This record gives sequence, structure tokens and C-alpha cells, in this order.
Amino acid sequence: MELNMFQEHARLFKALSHPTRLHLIGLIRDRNPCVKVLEEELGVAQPNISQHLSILRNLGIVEAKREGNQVCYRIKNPLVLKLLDAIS
Amino acid sequence: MELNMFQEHARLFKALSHPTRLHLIGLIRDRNPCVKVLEEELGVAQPNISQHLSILRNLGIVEAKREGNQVCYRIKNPLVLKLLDAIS
DNA sequence: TTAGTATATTCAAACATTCGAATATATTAA
DNA sequence: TTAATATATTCGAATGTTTGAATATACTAA
Repeated sequence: MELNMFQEHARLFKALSHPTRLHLIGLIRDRNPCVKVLEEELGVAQPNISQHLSILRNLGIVEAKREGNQVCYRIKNPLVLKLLDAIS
Repeated sequence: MELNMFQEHARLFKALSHPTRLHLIGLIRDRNPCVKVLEEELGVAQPNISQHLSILRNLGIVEAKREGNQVCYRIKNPLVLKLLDAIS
């Protein structure tokens, strides 16, 4: 197993190592929601949600699509779903 | 999905979010090695290895068994193996 | 007992993450 | 245009993680 593999996997696990991000991923998986919906569901301040979404975007875990006034999110890397299914 | 579930899963993912710990888990899975062997394989200082093993022990991911002079490690929570298989 | 080997713990400095506050940007409606 | 709504970014303080250095503990051999 390559050393860089460990780094890459560690980065992915780190992205999943915060409860808010796991909650976000769960909602995004189910409904491809826009940020407003995520904000209401989580009861977390909007800038904080955007910060967490930014982390997930930068790792290629989710992707954003603007739809008029709002931005909707969906899962980009299905590997993440495999991991979530494996853990629950 | 309960809020505490996200916390619990996040804790597990955090334990897996460091390359050294992933390397350790891989070796432990294959050979149930003692710390000396882990030290040689990883080329990382012994106290640092013990620190990472302590994190994995505290989360119930691995367990230690003293064998005379040395301490051997093995996987305790097989869920971790499911995760590692899912990611690779 | 003492010396040697194997492992664990403690501490502090360096570094990274998290979050609220403030602000910026994008789009729509008036 | 201006105002309103939705989302993103920046910054800094608080907090958490990582690591090397020093030290402690456990066992074995002499």
C-alpha cells in the first residue's frame, strides 16, 4: 500500500470527521437541497454551513449547482456513500 | 438519524483521519504485530507510535495484549475493516 | 539486585480546525 | 436603479491535534 494512499484516505476520513458535515451529507444525499433548506434542517448559522460545504466541495465530495436565486447541492463522489453505508 | 449518531460516527472517522493511524491499522490487521515491528515498518519514533495506538485503543478500534516483553495489537472493532474495505 | 529492552505517558511548542462576526457577491423583485 | 434574499468569503479568537523530548513503567536476563 502506497504511503500517498494513506494520506489521500486520511483526507477523506477527515472530511467526514465532523457531525455537521455528516448531517449535511445525509440531507444532500436524500434530497439534493439548496442551502436554505440545509440551514433550516440543521439549525446552524448560515456562514458556518457554507464553511462546511466549502470543505466538502474542495474535496470533491459534493458539488454545487446554482438554480436562480439559490444553490443546490448533490453528492459528487459516490465513494462517500459507500463509506456511510458501511458505518451504519 | 439521531444527532448523537453523527457525533459517534464523526469520532470514528476522526480516528481514521491520520495517515500514520491508517498505516498502523493496516499492519495490525495483517499480522497482529507487536509495537517493535510497527516501529520498524513505519519508520516513526516509538513514542509517536504509542500515542497513535493510544488513540486507536481509546476508541475501541484496536486492543493490546501483553506477551512477555512486548505488547501485541489486534483489531477489536471489525467495523473499521468494513470502512477500510469500502474506501479502497 | 542491576542492566537492558519494550512500551507508555506527560508536557509544551507548533500547527490545524472550528465558529461567530462582519462583509462580499449573486440573483431576483420592485 | 434600489432593496431584498440567498450564499460565500475573510478574519481572528478559542479550541483541538500532532509531535519531539524527557521520563516513567513493565518485563526479562544476568
